[in-house]
Amino acid sequence: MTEAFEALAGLDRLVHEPARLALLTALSACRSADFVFLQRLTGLTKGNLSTHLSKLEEAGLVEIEKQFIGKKPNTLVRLTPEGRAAIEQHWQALERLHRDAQQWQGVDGRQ
Amino acid sequence: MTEAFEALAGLDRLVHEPARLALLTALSACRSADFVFLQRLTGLTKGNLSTHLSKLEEAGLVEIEKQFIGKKPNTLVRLTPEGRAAIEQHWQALERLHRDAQQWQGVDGRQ
DNA sequence: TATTATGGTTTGTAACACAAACCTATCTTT
DNA sequence: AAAGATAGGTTTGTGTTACAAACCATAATA
Repeated sequence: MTEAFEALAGLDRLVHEPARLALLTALSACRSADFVFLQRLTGLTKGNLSTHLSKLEEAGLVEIEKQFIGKKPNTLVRLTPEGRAAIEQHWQALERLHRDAQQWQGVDGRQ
Repeated sequence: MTEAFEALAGLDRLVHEPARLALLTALSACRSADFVFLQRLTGLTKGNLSTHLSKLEEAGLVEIEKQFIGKKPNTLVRLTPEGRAAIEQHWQALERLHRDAQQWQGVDGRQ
């Protein structure tokens, strides 16, 4: 019953941080997405989107591919298999915590 | 469709932080809980539990009542109405994001 | 009377999230 | 052709903060 709470208290901040949770969740439903699309989706500034993506790339959770489309630079982002596993597990941990707590109604926690 | 993502990117860090999310979620299912109980539940150190609780108290999300039981000090923690609202809304925002993303399978986000 | 345990709080520091500044290339206007 | 403006990003500066470790007070125990 309580393992879910310990697990949560130790959640991976890299994934849990709001902006990155939004990014990874969006990417988990897309084949791929580009920089501008992600910026509009999340409302992040370019600067912060850039650093969040770099961090996810360093951690091996996303792949970033830079190309030109016509004369414009274009940054394409895709989840890696590890990234997909990480975001799925994260949501499972969150759901488990929430579900476990529900079943608890009225407990009095003293000791 | 995308509002949930913008909302998520702007989630309240005070509530979202893993340890505090666990604490608030636990408290939302308990009448009340004491320091030692919460420490065992979350696996946090005393020091960090103490500072997280202080932060939640300052923000008005929990009430803290210090008393003695026999000869031992005892710190009792309870969610305030605002705290209850905050954690419920937070879970709703998370669930909404997750649900919205699911419906999206296969979209190709470029532009 | 040390020493250990219990129940906490305070402090020092390294990480980090954001805003703002910057960069490079291409259109557009004058 | 020079000067903005726009697009698509990256780098930097700084205040916040989460954690570990040190600390404190009291009460049992050896």
